[in-house]
Amino acid sequence: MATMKAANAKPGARTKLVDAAFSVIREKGYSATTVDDLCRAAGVTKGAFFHHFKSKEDLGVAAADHWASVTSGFFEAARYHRHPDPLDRVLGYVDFRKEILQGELAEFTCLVGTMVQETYGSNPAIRDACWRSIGGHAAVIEADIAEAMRHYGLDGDFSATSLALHTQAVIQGAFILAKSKDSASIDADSISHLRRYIELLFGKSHQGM
Amino acid sequence: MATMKAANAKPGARTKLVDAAFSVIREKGYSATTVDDLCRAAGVTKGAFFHHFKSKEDLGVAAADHWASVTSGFFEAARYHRHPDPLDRVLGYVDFRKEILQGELAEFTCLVGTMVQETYGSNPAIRDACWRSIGGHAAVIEADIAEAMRHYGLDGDFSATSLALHTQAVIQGAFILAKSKDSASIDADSISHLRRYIELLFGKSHQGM
DNA sequence: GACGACATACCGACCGGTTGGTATGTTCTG
DNA sequence: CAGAACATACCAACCGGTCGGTATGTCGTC
Repeated sequence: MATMKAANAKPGARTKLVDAAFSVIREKGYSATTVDDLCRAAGVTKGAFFHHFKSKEDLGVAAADHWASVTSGFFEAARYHRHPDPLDRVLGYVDFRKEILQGELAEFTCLVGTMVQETYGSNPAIRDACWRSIGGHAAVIEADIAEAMRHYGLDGDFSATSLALHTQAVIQGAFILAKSKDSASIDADSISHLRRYIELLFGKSHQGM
Repeated sequence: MATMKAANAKPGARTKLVDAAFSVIREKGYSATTVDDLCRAAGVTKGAFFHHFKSKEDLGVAAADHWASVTSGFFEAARYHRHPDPLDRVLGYVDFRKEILQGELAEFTCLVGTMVQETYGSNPAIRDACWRSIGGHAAVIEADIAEAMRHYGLDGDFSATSLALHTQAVIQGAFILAKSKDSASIDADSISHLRRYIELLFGKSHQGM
C-alpha cells in the first residue's frame, strides 16, 4: 500500500506538509492552524493538500502518527540505551529529556500533547493517534523500568506501566508550565524532580540535582 | 409586550458567559470555541457578549482570572487545611486533587492548562493570565511545602517553589494523559506517584498506594 | 518506439457557511 | 431622563473543502 520511495528523493508535498504541521501546530495549536497556514509553511498549494489528505483532521492523524515514528527513532538513537544497568537507562532517558530543552519552546514541546487537548472531545481519530504516540513511547520506557524493578527487587507498590506513564505526565505537564511562564528552566526543574523520585524509589545513591 | 421573559434570579450576562466559558473551553479548547458557542451556552446574545468583553481574547483573559479566584476559593474551603502538620496539609492537598477526579473529563480538568497551550504563542495576554492562575495556585501550596521543609529539616537539594510547581506539572500532565486515553484512572495513578514522591522526600512512613 | 489509456501529483480559482466584530436599536433600572 | 444592559441585524474576512484542469509518468500493445 504505502508507496515505496527512495530515501533521498525530492521531499514531495505530503512530506513537506507533515513536517510543516510539526512546527506550525506546536506553535499555534491545531484549531488555530488553518489549511492555508500549513500550505504556506510547506510551500505547496491547497490542491496538493487535499490531494494527499481527505480533510484537515486526516492531516492531524497523519502528523500524530508520523510524530510517533520520528520521536521513536530519535530516542532509539540516543546514547543512554547503551548502559548495561536498566536503571541507568531509565535515568539516562530522563537526563536526555532535560538535555533537549534547547531553543524555542515550539522546537522541543510535544506535538501530540498539544493536539490532544484540543481534539480529545471533538476528534476521536486524532485523540487516538495521540494516544498511540504517547502510549507507544511510554511502552519503550516501561521495558527498561520493568527490568530495573526486577533487577533491584522492587515490586508491589506500583506497576512499571504506571511509572512509565507518570514520566510522560511529568514531561507533558512541564511543557504546560514552560509555555505559561515562557521559560524552559521551569521545565528542567520538574524533570529534575522526576529524576529524584526515581532515584528515591530505587534507593540508589546519586550525584547532585 | 414584545418579549416575554421568565422572571428568574438574574446572574447577569457577564457571569453567565464566564461560567459558560469554563465548560465550553475545557471541552473544545479556546480556538475551537466560537463566540456564538459561548453565547448559546450562556443563553445570551452576541450583543451582550460584546457589551461586556471587547473581544474574544478579552473573555479569555477574564475567564482565566475568574478561574484563578474560583479555584483558590475552592481549595481554601477544603478540609485538608486543618491539619496542624504542614506535611499533612501538602499530602492532603494531593489526596484532594485525586478525590475530585469524578465525572466527565471536562468537569475536572484545568481551564488554564488547556488554554495556555493554544495561546502561549499568539495571545500573550491570555498566556499571562493563565500563568497568574497556575503560579498563584502553586504559591499557596508552596507556603505549606516551605513550612514542611523547615519543620522536617529538609533543604539544599531543591526549593519549595520548584516542588510546588512540580506538583502542578504532574497534575497538568496527568490531565493530558487522561484526555489521550479518555480515562480518569490514569490521572489518579500519576497523582499517586506524586504523593509517593513527597513521602519519600520527607522520609515519612506511609501506607501503600 | 509510438501510441492510447490510465494513474498520480499538483495547481489555484472558487464556493457556501462560519467567524469575530459592529452598528443600531430596545428595555431595564436608578 | 440617563445610561447601563441587553437584543437584532448585519458585514467583510476567512475557513475548510471542491472542482476543473495541467504536467508527468508508466504500462501494455502493436
